[in-house]
Amino acid sequence: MLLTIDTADRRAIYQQVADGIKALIARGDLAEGAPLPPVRQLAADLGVNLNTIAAAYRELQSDGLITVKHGSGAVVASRTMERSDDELRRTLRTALTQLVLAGLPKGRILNIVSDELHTLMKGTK
Amino acid sequence: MLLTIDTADRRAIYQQVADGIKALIARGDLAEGAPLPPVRQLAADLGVNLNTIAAAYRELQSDGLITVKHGSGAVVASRTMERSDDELRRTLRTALTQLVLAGLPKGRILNIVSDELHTLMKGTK
Amino acid sequence: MLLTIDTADRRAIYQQVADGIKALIARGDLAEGAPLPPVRQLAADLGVNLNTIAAAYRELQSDGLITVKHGSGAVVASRTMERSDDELRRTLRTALTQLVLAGLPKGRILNIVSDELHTLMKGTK
Amino acid sequence: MLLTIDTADRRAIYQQVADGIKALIARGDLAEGAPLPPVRQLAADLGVNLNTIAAAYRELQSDGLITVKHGSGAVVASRTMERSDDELRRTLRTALTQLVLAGLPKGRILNIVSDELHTLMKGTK
DNA sequence: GTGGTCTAGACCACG
DNA sequence: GTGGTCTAGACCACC
Repeated sequence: MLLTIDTADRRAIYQQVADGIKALIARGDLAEGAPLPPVRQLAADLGVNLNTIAAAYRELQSDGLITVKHGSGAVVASRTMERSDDELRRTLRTALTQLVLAGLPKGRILNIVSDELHTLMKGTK
Repeated sequence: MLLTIDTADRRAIYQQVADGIKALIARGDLAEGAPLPPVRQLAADLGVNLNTIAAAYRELQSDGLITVKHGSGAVVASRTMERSDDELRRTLRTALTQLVLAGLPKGRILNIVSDELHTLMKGTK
Repeated sequence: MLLTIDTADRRAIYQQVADGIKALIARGDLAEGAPLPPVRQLAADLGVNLNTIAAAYRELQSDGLITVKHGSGAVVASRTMERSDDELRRTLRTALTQLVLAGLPKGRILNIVSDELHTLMKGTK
Repeated sequence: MLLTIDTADRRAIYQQVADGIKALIARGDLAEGAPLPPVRQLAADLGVNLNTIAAAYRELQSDGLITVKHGSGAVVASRTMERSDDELRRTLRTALTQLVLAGLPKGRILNIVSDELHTLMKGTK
């Protein structure tokens, strides 16, 4: 699944998992209709509790990205997620502020953005 | 101070304050050596708990961006913050994933990045 | 059979099937003594797992609405189901709460109730 | 809080709690801005686990009925909840089917509906 | 086999 | 003092 959790990361574990899967969906590594790994299996693979993964799947479900069926499992439902323009701008601004304060020059930041965007959108068209 | 808190924002209040001040520092609106408002005053202005502002200042201090002296208040100590490349990339990727999943086309995303970056770096050179 | 399953429905599939058949019985579309489709056939028609239909029939049986004989299939046994007044009220209240919170005015709710009731009781006399 | 949980009820405990609070909100017993009891207190009052109540609050939050603030608590945010017409009709039909199959005559059902609706909407205008 | 619910209890984050 | 997260482990519901 190409997912890792990092204890140094300030985000909650379930959030890292949810964000990681969102990236996989954006990239198309998880296409619409693709099954997600069973909660228990992913929990075992990542060495975390079952409920932690369940929380991640719950977030993905409430974002409309996956559908979870009781006896079957979870599958990717959509590659689109609702977010207001305001929130998107705010999110981006907060992230960019980190890079600017880290001292990266504008050109370098644009390079990284371009690079990440390329990876994230490789499956978009 | 041009700081606002938004109850619709998913971030914690102290985080909104800290992030807001970071943006002000990045933009140069708060230059090196500039004094930050007293905790009590900012708390009153924003209508939040005093401890909330204290938590924000604590984060800024641990990031090395401000120094807090008892009695004389807080001042901007630096416009640079340590962050590993990994962490920066991760932060940016997580933010960009939101925009991509929201369905924004690449060109639009680059426009927003460029726009935000312009605002954030206006005081850099 | 006029039964459909809807993946957007929050209810479990077996529950949708059981509820759907209950509505057919209430309406008289399935009269007392009428045979239900064989489990295998209904499963095939709806494109769901055989056990799912079996679970639905099991609920109908435990409600006393059908009898299942090995070899001869299931038939409608009764058009009456035991339910305590408390439970009925609770069920109705929970449903009505949804409509009220959805912002429907009283008149509109009464119209829908009347409409649905008319359909459900058309075979009652 | 006028909330009770019933082990005979087929709904999950957290669902009973969520539904109960929804009814209180619809009735206006919990007005907009009113604080909900702390998770731990309600858990103790009802004799269930803290996480069970947290799950109920999470549902109310995702329905947009309450907002939960980290160090403060939960307050009623709105008395309106989004639901599609289809879903509302389906919900009502399923509930009414129970009453019809329980053998209640039309007049009696309308009486109960009217009664419940009166209670639920007492705080609407 | 799948996910869902619930418990008990610990620890952290927020205001 | 508030809610959030995480764990370990049990049992249930669904397909």
